[in-house]
Amino acid sequence: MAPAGKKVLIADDEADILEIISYNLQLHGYDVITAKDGDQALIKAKEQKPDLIILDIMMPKKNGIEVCKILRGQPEYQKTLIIFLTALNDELSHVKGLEYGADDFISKPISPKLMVSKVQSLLRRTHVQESSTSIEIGDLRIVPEEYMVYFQGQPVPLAKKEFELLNFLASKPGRVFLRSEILNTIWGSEVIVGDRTIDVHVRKIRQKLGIDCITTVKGVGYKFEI
Amino acid sequence: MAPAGKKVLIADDEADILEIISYNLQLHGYDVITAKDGDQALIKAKEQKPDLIILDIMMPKKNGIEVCKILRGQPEYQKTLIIFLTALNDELSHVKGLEYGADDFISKPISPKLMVSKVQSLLRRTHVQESSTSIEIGDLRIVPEEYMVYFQGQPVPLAKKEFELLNFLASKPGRVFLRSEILNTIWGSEVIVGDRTIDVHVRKIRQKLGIDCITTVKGVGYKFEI
DNA sequence: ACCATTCATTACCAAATTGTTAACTCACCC
DNA sequence: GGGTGAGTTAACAATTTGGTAATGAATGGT
Repeated sequence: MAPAGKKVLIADDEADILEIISYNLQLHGYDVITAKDGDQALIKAKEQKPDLIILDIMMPKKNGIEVCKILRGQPEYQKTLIIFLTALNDELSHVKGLEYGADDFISKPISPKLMVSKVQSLLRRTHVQESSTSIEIGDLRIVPEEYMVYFQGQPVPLAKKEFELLNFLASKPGRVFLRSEILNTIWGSEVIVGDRTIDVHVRKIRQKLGIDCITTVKGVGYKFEI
Repeated sequence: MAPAGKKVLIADDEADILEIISYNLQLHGYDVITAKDGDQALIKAKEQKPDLIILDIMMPKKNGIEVCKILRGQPEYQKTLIIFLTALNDELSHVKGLEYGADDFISKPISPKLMVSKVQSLLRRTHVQESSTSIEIGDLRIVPEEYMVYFQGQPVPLAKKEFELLNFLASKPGRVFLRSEILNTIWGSEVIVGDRTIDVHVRKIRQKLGIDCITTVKGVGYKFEI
């Protein structure tokens, strides 16, 4: 369930709240990390780089708003989603939270259902498809919106990774992409895959397209070329 | 950004809330009208015919639910989108709101981000429906006014969700819709449904239509294709 | 010509993703 | 109440995919 492996960090000093939230989020397939005070929250955020952070306003060491303020000050956390846990009718926290870019609020006492649905809808929103433009070179047409490639008008079904790889290489025809660039872009920096993986995917693309539009540059990488 | 010139009416007795919401919506290109009680909301709604109305439940003169009830009683407001502002966990208001056809709820304290995104997604949704006045592709005819699909002239009865899903996918044939896009559009952001739900509905559509006009794009989503 | 690298190719396996069926819940209607 | 159908969920089957290992071919330097 849910876009697999999304990490959620929860910071609260009350153990039972931590447990309730963890349990419910894990039930829905999220990767949950917990912290019991502000300092720990900051450390774990740095370590794990969660996609979403739930911060209790009232915490020892550093309160939720301070944590949020510190995180938002760093560029890598600009896009991280942050939800505050507030006491009911705590207008002041509400206002301060907004200043530092909270994405949502949840009031205690917590309804697990509401909680999960807020987490889900926030994480889902980031997934809206960017309007990417289609590429057309020679007989080849790459349409990201359709996840489809046409060669001489005929559709050629490619698998997800194959399509992403071709689309990436074709985004700058003629330019050589290093193997490391390809790995970082298509596979992401966290995933570790063997060296032959790119080769195999390149081969599959060549095979399915029937033409050799991907040129090997030995010792360097690959480039797209008609 | 937003579909130009969409009018939003906001009714709330708290001046600062009115201001926060107005400001954020105007920032996103919406035309904002405000009202500070129920009676004023009704008057301004009649004058300006907004596309979307945000109603606080607790207001002087007439409360949000009464306003909604009156509006929904008049044919010209059947399609107007209505969002309620509720106190958190106010289940009763939720239930009553639903009875009178609320399109969404927002709990106080308000997160401007969430607010804007809900307004956007609601207005976007109707935009899709408006533009899809009867789609005709190959042997297939999709008529939203009748909630009915015809295959080779023969009517094929689809359930509500099935129809909405098919209509949504067919609104842009060939384009792949992410599972998250589908969930946001057909199910809305507040609902929690499992991962297999979309699949099952797709299956039912395929089964009832007898043709495979919905193509699976593994790891991405679904697309409509003859 | 020989060797060391690097890449191509193939076949295969494990994991991820989706298809399918049946059962369950919840309104609604008679 | 009992029956019906829509919507959802759960469990399992089927399929696709991504990744790897093994082997062979090409390349480039000496």
